[in-house]
Amino acid sequence: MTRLRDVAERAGVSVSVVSRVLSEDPSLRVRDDTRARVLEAVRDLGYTQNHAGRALRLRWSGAVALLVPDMNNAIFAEVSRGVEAAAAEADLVTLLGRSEWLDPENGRAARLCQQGRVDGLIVQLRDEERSPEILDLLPPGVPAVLINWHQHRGISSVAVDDEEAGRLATAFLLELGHREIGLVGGFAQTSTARARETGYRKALADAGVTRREAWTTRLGYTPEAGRAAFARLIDTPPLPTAVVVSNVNAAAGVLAAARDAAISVPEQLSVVTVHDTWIADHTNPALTAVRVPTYELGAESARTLTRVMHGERKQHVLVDDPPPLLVPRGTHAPGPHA
Amino acid sequence: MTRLRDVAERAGVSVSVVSRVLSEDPSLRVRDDTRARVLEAVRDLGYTQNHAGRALRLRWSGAVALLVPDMNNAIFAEVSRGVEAAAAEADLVTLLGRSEWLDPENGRAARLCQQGRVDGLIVQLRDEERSPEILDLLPPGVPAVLINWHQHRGISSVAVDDEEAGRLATAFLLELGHREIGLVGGFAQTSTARARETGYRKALADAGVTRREAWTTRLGYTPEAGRAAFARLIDTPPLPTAVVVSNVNAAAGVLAAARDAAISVPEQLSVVTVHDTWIADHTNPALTAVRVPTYELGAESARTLTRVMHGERKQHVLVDDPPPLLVPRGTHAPGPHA
DNA sequence: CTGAAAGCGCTTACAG
DNA sequence: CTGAAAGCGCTTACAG
Repeated sequence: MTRLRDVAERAGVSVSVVSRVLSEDPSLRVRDDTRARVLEAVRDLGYTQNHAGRALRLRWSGAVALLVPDMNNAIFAEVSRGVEAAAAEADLVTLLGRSEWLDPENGRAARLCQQGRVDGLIVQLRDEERSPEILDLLPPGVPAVLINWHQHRGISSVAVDDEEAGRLATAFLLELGHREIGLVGGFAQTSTARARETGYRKALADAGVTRREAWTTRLGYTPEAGRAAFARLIDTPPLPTAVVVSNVNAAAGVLAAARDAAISVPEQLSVVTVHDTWIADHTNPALTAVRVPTYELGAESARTLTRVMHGERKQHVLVDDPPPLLVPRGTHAPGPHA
Repeated sequence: MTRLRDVAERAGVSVSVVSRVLSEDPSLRVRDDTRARVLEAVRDLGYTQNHAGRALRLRWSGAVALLVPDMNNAIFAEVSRGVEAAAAEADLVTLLGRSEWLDPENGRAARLCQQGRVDGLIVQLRDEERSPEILDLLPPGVPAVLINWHQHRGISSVAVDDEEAGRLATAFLLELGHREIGLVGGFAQTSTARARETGYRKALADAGVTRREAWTTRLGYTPEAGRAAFARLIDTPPLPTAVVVSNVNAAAGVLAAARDAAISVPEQLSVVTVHDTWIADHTNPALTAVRVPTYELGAESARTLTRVMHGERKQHVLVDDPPPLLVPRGTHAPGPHA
């Protein structure tokens, strides 16, 4: 490996000059031919800065960690693409980690920060997590941003417009002539589940339609949760004519359970889901979905984190560009009041 | 942040002792009470080693980069879980990157290595990649392992038993009474596509069934490729009674195209795919699939990389535990020769 | 059994 | 316009 010193020797200058030329220090005055000699030596030797030396001196790692419950989930995979791209834009490298690293019994997240391996954290909590309080266990002063969470006091957060997504899905079904509309929701303690449910309720209220509590379930965002939610609906007749599902993975479960129960979608039950991952286009029938800007959510979370790392105070960002968009496919049909 | 020096002062010893106690240097003799004092000081101060200092001194970063074409693909997501877990086991942190970083125009992968930010690379090439030659552009001596590739000369590789997966899928259809069996394959230049096709051909040959070239397509591993492959099949009648699909994402495309063409699966066409990601369980009908150990592939690639980093010479690993397993679901039916 | 010292590669006041 | 020197936090021969 070639060091700064090797470059300096070849160019016949001191290491200070080389370092300053390379960092493009604006306060630096050098003769043009000196600078040229330095650059030439850098090129000839194929010099690259050693990261550890730089990090040690600058007390900064140039890395952030992205903590997700499960990369094997199209939503988080999409978020991670956005994080990675925006982080790279800011010359930050992204470390891949799991939400469980935050657990005190695990401690990996705290260690990573204390060791100075990462300068900040982007966190997606597991849905079954009690609450964002888990972040209070990190060493104080660690820059962190929570994604898919709205407005938690101590910490920055970035989320999409989940309320609007819930509202849009519901309004679409109302316009189609449905009035008996259920909600297959996420866990009540998660911020996104509450927001999507609020949107659903508001849309019903705006249309003067009364909500039936038995048609609302809050079992989570997995295919299994979707199956369980469907089972519960079918156990407490009458069945609604349509459901809003808060998550596309759960929606896939609803579809599978409906098929098993010989309830045909969309003839007997319309389904509109939040989140338009590619799975939505590959169920049968293909899912009518509300697309939310997942990639942008990831990108914005990385940008927010860099701001926090640069000392800006905590902030709550709502990513609403592009806004939630209804993508009609095959799981909706006109309702009885059309 | 507390430094080694702070611990040393509090314990009333020199930094050397603290460092050696912490690294559990076996050649070290210390009095038990000295060691106890050191450990107590570490605990009291909440000391953690600074990573940059350590990395600079040891000339080692403790990180590996995983380069994949697209995290938004259940197969790579599963692989990444395995990589991350096995890397963590070896006290290595995993950096998330994209295969395009290898491109000379991009250069990020080379830079990461030269900077000493990562000690090695785990690479999944894009399918449209010309060949593994792209790795020759890395700085010489960079430890790297190619995943989902069999036996490339210059570089270590780890793969699953793709030939057996192809054979198993085909044999299953033959036993069901099919003899007109097509192959929806991957690009011919990829190692996995060739291996799966070899397995398919051998199974046919073993059963004394003649292969029809028009029933073999090699368009890739995406849903779009699956759709295109199906279109081609239907354009050149007769249709086979069954197809082996080399990839689950392509299989989802085949199913969607069959639906659009009103060809019913499995009544008119049986489909068996390689790769059992969760999507296989959520198409309609659910896909009969050959499960290959994707997570283990990731884990083994991290282990192989650590071996290479420790100086072992290049190796080609076949991950065959657990072996490919046929998971029967809803896309197969008895064939005309049953 | 323990400590003083060199050095990993870098940046940045400071001096000239 | 350029250089000598200190120091970021660590490990490890070497000395005693």
